[in-house]
Amino acid sequence: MRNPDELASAFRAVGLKVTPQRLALFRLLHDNGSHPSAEALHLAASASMPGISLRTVYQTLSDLVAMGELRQMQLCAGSARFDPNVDDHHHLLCDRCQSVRDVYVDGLGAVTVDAAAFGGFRVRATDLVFRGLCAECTECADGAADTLDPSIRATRPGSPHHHHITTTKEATS
Amino acid sequence: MRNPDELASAFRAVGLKVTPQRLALFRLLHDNGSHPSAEALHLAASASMPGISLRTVYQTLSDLVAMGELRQMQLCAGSARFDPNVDDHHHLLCDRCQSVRDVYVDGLGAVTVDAAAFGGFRVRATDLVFRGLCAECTECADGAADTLDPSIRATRPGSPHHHHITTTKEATS
DNA sequence: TGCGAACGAGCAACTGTTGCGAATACGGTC
DNA sequence: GACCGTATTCGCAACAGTTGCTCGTTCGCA
Repeated sequence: MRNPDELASAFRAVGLKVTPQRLALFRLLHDNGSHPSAEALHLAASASMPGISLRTVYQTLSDLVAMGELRQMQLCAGSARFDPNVDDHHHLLCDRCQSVRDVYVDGLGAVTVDAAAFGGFRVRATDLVFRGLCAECTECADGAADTLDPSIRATRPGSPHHHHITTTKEATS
Repeated sequence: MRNPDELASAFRAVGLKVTPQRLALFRLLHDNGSHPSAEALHLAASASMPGISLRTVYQTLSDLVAMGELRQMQLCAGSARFDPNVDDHHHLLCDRCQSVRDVYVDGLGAVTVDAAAFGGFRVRATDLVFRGLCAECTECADGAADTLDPSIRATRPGSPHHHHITTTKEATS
């Protein structure tokens, strides 16, 4: 998403007002790669903006999403996560600590075309989520990978092939 | 997932009991391609099992998921959806009516990965969701495809059309 | 500086899900 | 077929995340 100043202008341009609360959130979100929940943002915002209401956080996030400056996603049960990176990218989700990382995946194009062929379904967006254990959790769990309850089981990882994948972020959010 | 009889045996084998409520749910889930929510299943179950508790539905679904007979997923805000098809497959999600269809995607191997490329992230599962408009909704929306506001509100009930989702299922669930 | 519209805070309401406890039913055994 | 121990059902309360509502406040254009 754009920087706080640009967002302020954008807000005014649509008739939305720019308040200290909103500015605080703009700043917190700018270049934030942690995919925070509303609650997490509220907590963080409370530092610079004591007394800010959770309600206000939800409101502002909702505005940002509506303006296309923020991406909202429901990666798992529980709270929604927000991603200021609105580029075309995908996610790594840790089953243990719920951390999320952006990942840039090439080669989905062919897959998308194929899927579009399915019974007239018109694909608007393609979400790809890799679930597993992040590096930190892999260390901690250390050989005890099965302490992790496979409660919400998803697709088994197919045959491991490798191709163009970048975890680095070439574009600014 | 396996058929009701097999599930009954499987349940007994782990020390779980087989009750009429559970059997009703086994039957409802078997070969069910509609990716129902707990609530939807409760509603359906109430037909053959009047008075069945929503609590029991959740309990049984949870057992099935733990046993790997059922897949639970959080495709969007709102309730979890359950998929008796535990094969390796992916999903088409209609943004408008929230219907879900299974889709078998080839060529994902080209995208699936070994841990190294993810900086130590160990991939356990790969979830691919195509979001867009199903054939029925494309028809209904007809040219007015943009009546669908691409905004936030992931799960506004709106007025979902209730069409039957015929699962393209080449494999046994 | 003034005014009207937009906003923020706080709380209630709402949805989806889970915890708890008492009564009940399954199912192995006699 | 009856018995008994234990899992199960059910209803309700509790809980988390999110949204609706309302009133006093603030922004921002003039």
